[in-house]
Amino acid sequence: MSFRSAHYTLDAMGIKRLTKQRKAVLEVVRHANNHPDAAWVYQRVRERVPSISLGTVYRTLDALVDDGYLLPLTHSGEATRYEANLDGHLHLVCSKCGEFVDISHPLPDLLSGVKERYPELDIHAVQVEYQGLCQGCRTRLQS
Amino acid sequence: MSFRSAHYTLDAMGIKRLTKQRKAVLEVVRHANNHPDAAWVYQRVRERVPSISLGTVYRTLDALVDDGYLLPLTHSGEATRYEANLDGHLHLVCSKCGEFVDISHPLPDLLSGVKERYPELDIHAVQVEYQGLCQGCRTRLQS
DNA sequence: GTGGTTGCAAAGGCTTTGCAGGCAC
DNA sequence: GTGCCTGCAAAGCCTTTGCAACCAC
Repeated sequence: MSFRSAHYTLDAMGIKRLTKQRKAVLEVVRHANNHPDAAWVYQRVRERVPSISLGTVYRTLDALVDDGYLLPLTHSGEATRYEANLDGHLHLVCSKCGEFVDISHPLPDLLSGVKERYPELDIHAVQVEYQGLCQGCRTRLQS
Repeated sequence: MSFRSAHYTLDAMGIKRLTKQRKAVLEVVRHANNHPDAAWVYQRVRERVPSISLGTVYRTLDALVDDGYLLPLTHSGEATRYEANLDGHLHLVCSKCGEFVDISHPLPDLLSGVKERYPELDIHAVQVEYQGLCQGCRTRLQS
């Protein structure tokens, strides 16, 4: 599932009017299994709605982030990518090519201890990011 | 300490020539206890070397990142900040104001399990980032 | 003297924004 | 009909880069 619940509804996303542009952006992001950036989404959406503008894509993605349906992934000097799979927040960021590789691994509870120690903060979530080399870059550097 | 070792030397940082510009950037970053971005470093360095350019600041910071003396912190739509304290990599990123708050808390071993499970990756490090509200924004939103 | 480094300014890339027209409701 | 949404284009911002002059070694 791309979204929080299997029963999400398009119009429950803080979006007032359900235009064909937004429908298309939502569908594209929902079915993306990579970590697309705005330009990638834009390209894909144009196959359906050729007249859509990049600005509209950005506005829609921003709305989805604000409402918690997408997680923005930022990396030094690169375009923001969007993560639609909110179930597990584990990534390897390749220090060579910048790719985000999904990692699925059970994590210990990282929240409650910190919450107890920092009661003055309002901690919502925790994100874990691994740094290293993806498989491609690793073998490329070894050969 | 800002750097890996108390005995680091300036000329051991992959920097060939130790100019006054680089000395100044290194000193400013070393003594910064916030998470400064390039513009902040630039301002501070100009107090010492008024003729320095922003480009030189960026180049020096990039070199420090490449050599592992600084960790870049990126956040959607904001300038890259630099972390000089490499001992613990824990932050809270405030979802309201974007501030990076340092958190010190012992972490369980998050590396070995994932390394075992993904032998095809070359994992160097792991970074943990908390998301929520900093103290200031929390009280501001409650009042 | 040599070649790494600087300052300057321009360019680059990503993202946001103002506005008039359009369309979902 | 109302007001949110769109497309367009320009602007904004952060960052990188080309180049001639400079200076640490």
